[in-house]
Amino acid sequence: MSDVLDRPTAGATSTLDLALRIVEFLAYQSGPTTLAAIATEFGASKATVHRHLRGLASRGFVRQDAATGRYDVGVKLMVLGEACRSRFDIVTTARPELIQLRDETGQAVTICALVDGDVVVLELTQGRTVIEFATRPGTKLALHASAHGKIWLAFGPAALLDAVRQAPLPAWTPETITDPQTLERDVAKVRERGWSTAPDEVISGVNTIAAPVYDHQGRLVASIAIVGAKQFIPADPADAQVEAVVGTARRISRALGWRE
Amino acid sequence: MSDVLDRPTAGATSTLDLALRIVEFLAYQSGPTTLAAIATEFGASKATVHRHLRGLASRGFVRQDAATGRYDVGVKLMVLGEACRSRFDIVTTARPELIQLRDETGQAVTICALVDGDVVVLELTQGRTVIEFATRPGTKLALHASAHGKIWLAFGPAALLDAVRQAPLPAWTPETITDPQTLERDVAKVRERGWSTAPDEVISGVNTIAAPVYDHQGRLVASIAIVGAKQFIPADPADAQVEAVVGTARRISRALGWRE
DNA sequence: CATGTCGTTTCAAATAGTGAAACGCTGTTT
DNA sequence: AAACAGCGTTTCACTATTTGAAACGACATG
Repeated sequence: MSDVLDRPTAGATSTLDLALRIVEFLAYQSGPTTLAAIATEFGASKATVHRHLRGLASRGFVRQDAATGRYDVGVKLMVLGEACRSRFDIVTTARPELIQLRDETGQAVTICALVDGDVVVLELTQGRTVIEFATRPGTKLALHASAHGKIWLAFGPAALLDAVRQAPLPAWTPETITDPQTLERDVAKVRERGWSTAPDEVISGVNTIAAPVYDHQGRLVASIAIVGAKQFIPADPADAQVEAVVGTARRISRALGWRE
Repeated sequence: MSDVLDRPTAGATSTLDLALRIVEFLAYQSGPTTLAAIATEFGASKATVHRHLRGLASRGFVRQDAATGRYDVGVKLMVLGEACRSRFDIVTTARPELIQLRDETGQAVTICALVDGDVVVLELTQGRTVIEFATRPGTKLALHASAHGKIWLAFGPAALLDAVRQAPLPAWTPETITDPQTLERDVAKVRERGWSTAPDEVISGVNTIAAPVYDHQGRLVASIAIVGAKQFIPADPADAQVEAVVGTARRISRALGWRE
């Protein structure tokens, strides 16, 4: 899923914005990337990209592979990410509750937030069975195709649903909802019952149960979920599993100052 | 320790460079910071800082506290840091060995790298006793006052030792080496025996034993260390402890393709 | 009420950034 | 071996962006 979204942003300077998008693009590549490919991706000249890469490299955000000349993300992102990790209430406040949810259900537990228009995995607590894809921290999840995404469509800013309405809904698996009206009905159901599920929609054979986390002002600030194979989390989930997720989400919300 | 180093960097554009330094500065603050304080810190105008903050905020690298108007680091750093974590061989390759070292010695274990001129903690494996300060990932360590720093002075680029020679050596504790000639002798000793120690130099009552990690080209790419109270790691460390650290560093180096 | 400091905005002036084009290098193809 | 393609790097005339002094309204403080 490419994130090279050249969308206009209020007050952003084009020079800085391009540089930030370049470093983010590199962070999501699987290996070093040629400067020419970066230039093509962003529709910028090689000279401009080269200048940005030098600037980013001088501060450690980017590095150049000496053998191939290709560019890669630098360690500074990881370092700064660690340096500021404790600054995010959601993650530190939620962690004990998420570990308890994992212990109670045995499934992998994830917490997501809306970051720059995307629903992103902030932290993963591994379950008995290891699920890597789509749960690794940093991963962006499709709004229409994931349980987390549906929570955000149901309880998040209205602009999210508006944006999804206007875009095609790509299929990740044969079960992914791609019809806008089916998605609207599903989102309405999520809103009604307070939790979401997405059996087979991201990965075949895998299901997720997600619930919303609110802050002291009643705003959706995160979503949490258990993730596991369908044999452990059936398409029609057990009440106990749903209650475990919803209950944990409520406790985290209360810890953040939320009042029902 | 302020890192607002306005040092000239080859090929860096000043606009981008200032913005990167601002986000890094925010990452190391303990809470939201006023725009005016940021402007003062970097000697830039409030209008310029405002523009950069808006640009950084539009991509999630910075956020503004709605109640106070102050600026804080955004979750995007943490997210991207996680997204690219697996891309750093050193950390993933070293992890099993570091866990084993921790199990063998019982002490906290850290791995550091040189990032943008600083020795920075990349990862921490907690020991039996918890030591937080100066070992949290993202923390920058003084070259002259830490065991990790001395490894880099002894085995890293000569420019590091040159830079330290030209700067005053601030004292962190009464035991910190502040005399340049004493430091040179200490670094020479580190080079000779292949490991370093720094009892009481960073924190009183705490000691560290560090050793170098080389890559397939024989370059220093990281340093690893055990950290603990002096009652567990005496100023004159036990041979077994030294051998455990040095041995682990060698195994990690070999895993990275190093040949003695 | 006066004062100080904040974040935000404006816009003339200044400066930085842009990108077409060229270059040398390297790997691939013929 | 020669030709070709694509790479990263550099140049510099031109363009566009960025800069920052100044002003503003909001808010906290004395």
